[in-house]
Amino acid sequence: MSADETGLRARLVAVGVDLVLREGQSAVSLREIARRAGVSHGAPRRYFPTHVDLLSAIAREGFADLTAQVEQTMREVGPDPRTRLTALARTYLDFAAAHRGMFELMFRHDLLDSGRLRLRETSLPLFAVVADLVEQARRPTDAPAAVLAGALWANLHGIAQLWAWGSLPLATGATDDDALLRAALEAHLGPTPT
Amino acid sequence: MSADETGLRARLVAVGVDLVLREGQSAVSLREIARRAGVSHGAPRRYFPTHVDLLSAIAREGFADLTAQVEQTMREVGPDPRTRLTALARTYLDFAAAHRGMFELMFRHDLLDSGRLRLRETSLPLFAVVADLVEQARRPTDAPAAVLAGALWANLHGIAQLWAWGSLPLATGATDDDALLRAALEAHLGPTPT
DNA sequence: CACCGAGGTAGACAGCGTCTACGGCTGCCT
DNA sequence: AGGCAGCCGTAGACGCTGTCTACCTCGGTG
Repeated sequence: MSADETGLRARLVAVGVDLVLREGQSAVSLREIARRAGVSHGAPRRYFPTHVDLLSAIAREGFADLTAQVEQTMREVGPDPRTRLTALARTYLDFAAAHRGMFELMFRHDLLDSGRLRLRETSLPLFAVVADLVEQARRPTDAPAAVLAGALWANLHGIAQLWAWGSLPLATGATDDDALLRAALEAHLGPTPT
Repeated sequence: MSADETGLRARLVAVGVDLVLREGQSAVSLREIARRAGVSHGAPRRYFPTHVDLLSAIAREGFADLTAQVEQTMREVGPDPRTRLTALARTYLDFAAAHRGMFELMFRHDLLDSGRLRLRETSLPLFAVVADLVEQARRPTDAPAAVLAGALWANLHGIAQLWAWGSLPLATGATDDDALLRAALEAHLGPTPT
């Protein structure tokens, strides 16, 4: 009757997502998920032949969540590309901070099946949004849009990463990532208009 | 007689470094290192009570190597801060590419004892060098030096990270990270003087 | 000479991912 | 209605891991 009466496959992923959000990537073992799902340790194997397969499914859920949040943000914010990029960046950083375990998992390519699975296809649209906005916000003297977008994306990701594990405040003395984010945006897109 | 006749402690670290360089972070188990060092699986425990302790010692070696390479570069390059920063960045990216497994380990804070050990103290001087150079290269209108340096560092790290696992070429179509690096430097430090 | 402690050995334990043989249930076909 | 096949989950085994503990074996000192 309840929602988790649906197939074991979905239940396993749901339990895994919950687990990674709550306790971090290292807690997400096949056996632990099986335990919390109330099935035997061998049960997941029918749907996820290897650990990697299950982790990938969980990470995909994370990408879907992130994408959804970005889309939500894009719906709420005005048409100016610069403003939209700022809002997108904020959303990205907020996601990393709020779902640290999931964020970590999402970019642990050694744990994920980034090859044959549709994982990269799940993160690419997100980059496409950035690239598109960058294209619009780009100044004539800037690097090509693809390069500029890549650099900005890398900057964003680096901030999220370093921030997540507390390296940055220690080095910069900053108490929040906002200054860094603004600096990055201004660096790549030029000074804020006004 | 040979160098590895010295204490087991040093030999274990050396074997670990070799192993992580050769086979990546996931291959570095206590037992495997012990095996390759020709001792029983319990032997490392005398010097490294836990796995984390050994991994931290290995990562510290990695930081020392990176620092040494950066210092070497700093010795070879001219006095212009902008040029020095560019060279430093190149060295950083080259290190990440050439020692991927080690680079990965160095920033796996979940595997490392980033707290009580001297690990962070090992990476901080490096940031200090960046901060110093940024201070010199900084334009008046730029963000405060600490923030600017943090943003640039994050950008550099993000490029290294994304590049290392092949996310960037796929998204940007770039065939090397040079364009990205140049874009990042120009973004944070202004257009190249001629 | 006896001793003692540093340093390495070896066995045990629980946990992990993976593999395989097995059981029960469902639904279809004759 | 009877029998059979296939899906789905169980349960035990294997080899691996990190950690703990009891032991043994030296070399140097009292």
